[in-house]
Amino acid sequence: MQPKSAQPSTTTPKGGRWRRRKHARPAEIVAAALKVFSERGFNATRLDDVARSAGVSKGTVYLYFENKEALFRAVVAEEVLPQIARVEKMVDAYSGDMAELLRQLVEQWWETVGESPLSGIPKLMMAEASNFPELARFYVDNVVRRVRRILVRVVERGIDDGQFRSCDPAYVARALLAPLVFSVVWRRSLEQFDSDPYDARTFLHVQLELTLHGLTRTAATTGASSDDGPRH
Amino acid sequence: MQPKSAQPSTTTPKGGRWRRRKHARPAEIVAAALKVFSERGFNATRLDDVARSAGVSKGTVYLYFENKEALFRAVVAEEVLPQIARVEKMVDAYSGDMAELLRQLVEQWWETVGESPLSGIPKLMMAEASNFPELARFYVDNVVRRVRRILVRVVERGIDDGQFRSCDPAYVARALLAPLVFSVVWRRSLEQFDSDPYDARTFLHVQLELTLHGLTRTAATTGASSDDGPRH
Amino acid sequence: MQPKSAQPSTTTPKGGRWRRRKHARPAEIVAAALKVFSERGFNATRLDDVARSAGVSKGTVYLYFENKEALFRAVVAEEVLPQIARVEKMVDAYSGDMAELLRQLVEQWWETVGESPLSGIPKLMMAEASNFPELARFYVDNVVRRVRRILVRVVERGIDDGQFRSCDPAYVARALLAPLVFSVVWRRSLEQFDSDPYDARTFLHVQLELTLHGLTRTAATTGASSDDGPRH
Amino acid sequence: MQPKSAQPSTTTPKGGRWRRRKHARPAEIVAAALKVFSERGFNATRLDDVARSAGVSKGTVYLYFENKEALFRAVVAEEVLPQIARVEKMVDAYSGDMAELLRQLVEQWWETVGESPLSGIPKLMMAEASNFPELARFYVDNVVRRVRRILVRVVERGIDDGQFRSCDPAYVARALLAPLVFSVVWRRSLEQFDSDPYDARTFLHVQLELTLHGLTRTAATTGASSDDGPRH
DNA sequence: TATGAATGAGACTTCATTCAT
DNA sequence: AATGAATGAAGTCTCATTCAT
Repeated sequence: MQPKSAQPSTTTPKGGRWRRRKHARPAEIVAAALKVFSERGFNATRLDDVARSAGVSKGTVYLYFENKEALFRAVVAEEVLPQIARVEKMVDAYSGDMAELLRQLVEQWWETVGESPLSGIPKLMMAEASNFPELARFYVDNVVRRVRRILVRVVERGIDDGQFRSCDPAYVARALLAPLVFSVVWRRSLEQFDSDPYDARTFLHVQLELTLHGLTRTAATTGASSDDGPRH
Repeated sequence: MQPKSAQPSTTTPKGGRWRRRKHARPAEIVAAALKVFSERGFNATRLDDVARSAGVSKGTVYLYFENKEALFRAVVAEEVLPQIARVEKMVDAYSGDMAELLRQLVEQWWETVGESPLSGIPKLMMAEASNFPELARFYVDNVVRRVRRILVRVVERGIDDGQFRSCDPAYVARALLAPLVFSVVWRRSLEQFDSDPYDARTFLHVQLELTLHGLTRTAATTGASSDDGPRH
Repeated sequence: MQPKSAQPSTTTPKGGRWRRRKHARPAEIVAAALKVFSERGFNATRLDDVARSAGVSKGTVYLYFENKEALFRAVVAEEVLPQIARVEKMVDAYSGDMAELLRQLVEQWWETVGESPLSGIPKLMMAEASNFPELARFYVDNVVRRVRRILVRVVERGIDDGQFRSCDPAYVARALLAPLVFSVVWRRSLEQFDSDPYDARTFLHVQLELTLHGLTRTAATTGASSDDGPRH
Repeated sequence: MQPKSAQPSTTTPKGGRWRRRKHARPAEIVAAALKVFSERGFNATRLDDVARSAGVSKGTVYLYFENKEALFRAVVAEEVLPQIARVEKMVDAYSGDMAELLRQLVEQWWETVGESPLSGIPKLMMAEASNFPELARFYVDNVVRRVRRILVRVVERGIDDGQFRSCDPAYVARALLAPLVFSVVWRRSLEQFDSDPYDARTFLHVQLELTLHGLTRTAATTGASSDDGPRH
């Protein structure tokens, strides 16, 4: 799907009727929709804007997507799932220091999600979850929990290796994931209105190092660990 | 929350007879609006629902608020600002262990924000920021940065006390704040679609203890600390 | 409902916002809708035209009717059912010559239906039946079959009296009803394009007298009657 | 039906190579259109469905018909006119009992119209007359009145033969035609929602026999006949 | 001759906002 | 102060029609 959009001009701006691009169209529209949806949210997004941004007319959108909601679903499904699969594979294949793996994952996160239009999706899902329960459920099951499972595995491996101290991997995984999510939501929402100096990568690394520090087994580490597990 | 409406009442344009009724109205509407806005988002919120939920007619809302956006602004300003002031005072008055203070703040956060309708506001602001730049700016300046400043102060005091090791307080403050924000956004969005067991308080404490662990000065802690500072 | 529309002015034409007429409105809109629907059919009817014709704005229609289809249903239900009940009562109360009763019914039909906007409804139902199966079923059960039952009774009484000769009342009732329906459908459709001289009343009476003639028991009438019953 | 398209083909604007294909197309499309139009009505008919049903693409329809309305006109003209001509010829050639001729015409009507897609056309014309005045006029002049004239002639011949008693042939012709039209309109509209037992042929014959009975000259027939003539 | 992707006018419907009462 | 009937701008979606291929 992506290859087609590599053709001459992704967005042919000007009235008229140009060469058919049946195959490229859906992907182009989804990409445009991702951009507009994540800037404005579902409701505030005008189909007209998506269409214009994709270089087609309003009617064309309806040629490929049943309605606005279906387009929204397509954005989430088609843009995100491949990324998840990629990360799963990468983590499975990795052998080595788990702390280092986490550092790499953070770095990758920012490169492939944080700085790409993909960062709009978590923001979007959180903003619209209650308006699209079906989609929310799908997203939680196929994205959030899958990512969580990856991180749980990493933490468990770290514990098994003796690198991390004993803890509840489920909550530690959440503690690792939360800042990642937060960073993109922040970037897509209030960051631009904040005059304090801020660098997302720095933030992510400070967060990670603090957490890793708290997680790493040291000679001195014994007493506090018992606090970390959840009570319930 | 109601006491605030006993103030000169910024939003009540006309004088009136029946004190109680008169003064209660705007606050009642704002409270109802908070509930509905945070459940459905700005766009999906119908003024009719807000009115009904406040027990008044739609026309009455316009008696006190210029339009939907003004109501939205009022919700943010009137529900949040007093909370911030309260926390500022409390932190200023506190003397003692900073780690302990942070634990208390987390606990309070969940009690007064996480479990109250107030939790809708951060969610709302993140979802709607780009649709309401003015409001976003106001929120960042009068809420986010003020809270951040409180946390920066706490971290600085911890460093001064020798309890925390040397670090960049600005990023550590962000690292402390992010999970708080994330927890309420999560609660208001995808949490209900997640079947994995989860307890927000546990999550917040695990997060905090990991961070405190990474932050606390120990005999063994020397090398890693140099990594924590931001490069930029 | 009708009484309200007898107020000062049924259609207040001119922009602005006039005195509330909550009670009259629905009936006014239904009346306007009947007119437009029966002229143009359901699909070709523009809600705008109905609204304008009722002297209100488009939005007002939606204040009283959920959507176009609900308005359509209201037109059928509210305009027709009372008429049916009226006729049932009248026929039950009648005692006397059945042929004469039929002549009266034909006369009444033309006066209260044929020459009134009500004549649009049979036309409408026949045109739109397949697009509104629910409504069609309702109409058949609550209008058509009820009317048929009335006529069946009349025919049966005529046979019992010895005035009519033996026949299948069900089909004779249909034979009596068909021209009534046809006359209004014709009037609402092709009649205006027909240059041949035509008077509906005359048509109905010729039809009726021919049928009555065929139906009436005479000395000479014996042989043919056996053909009239349905085979199946 | 197809033979007609072997005519000069009024609707084929351009010359072509492949005889059969070429000449068959318009007729195939018209036949498909008849089916869809009479099932759904003019407005609810999608050109896409007509095209698919004819086994061609939407664009192809526009090759042969200027627009939707032109297609509608073609359906009426090409499917109906030949039938009229056929009946005219048949009646002209007939010599014998007029009552018997009418019985044959009724039988033929049901076979060639009632049970074929052609039955959709009267229904269609009545439903859409006011939306297509031109077409309505054409239909009345070229179909309705022509059929009426045939029936007038039959009645007149019956009177001349001394078989029918004296009457106004114009109205009697209408009395004979109305049930025919009604029967197909009914079949295409409300019949399927009616649970009462019904057989169209029976209905038509009962109608006809009643009318013939009223029309036939008998020894006893003298008094009532004076009522049957139209006054105007 | 035939296709079907693309268009855009136009319809229904919603709902913030107004204002006579 | 309060109401709620009425409005109309604006948005989603449909589908007849066009035209490059």
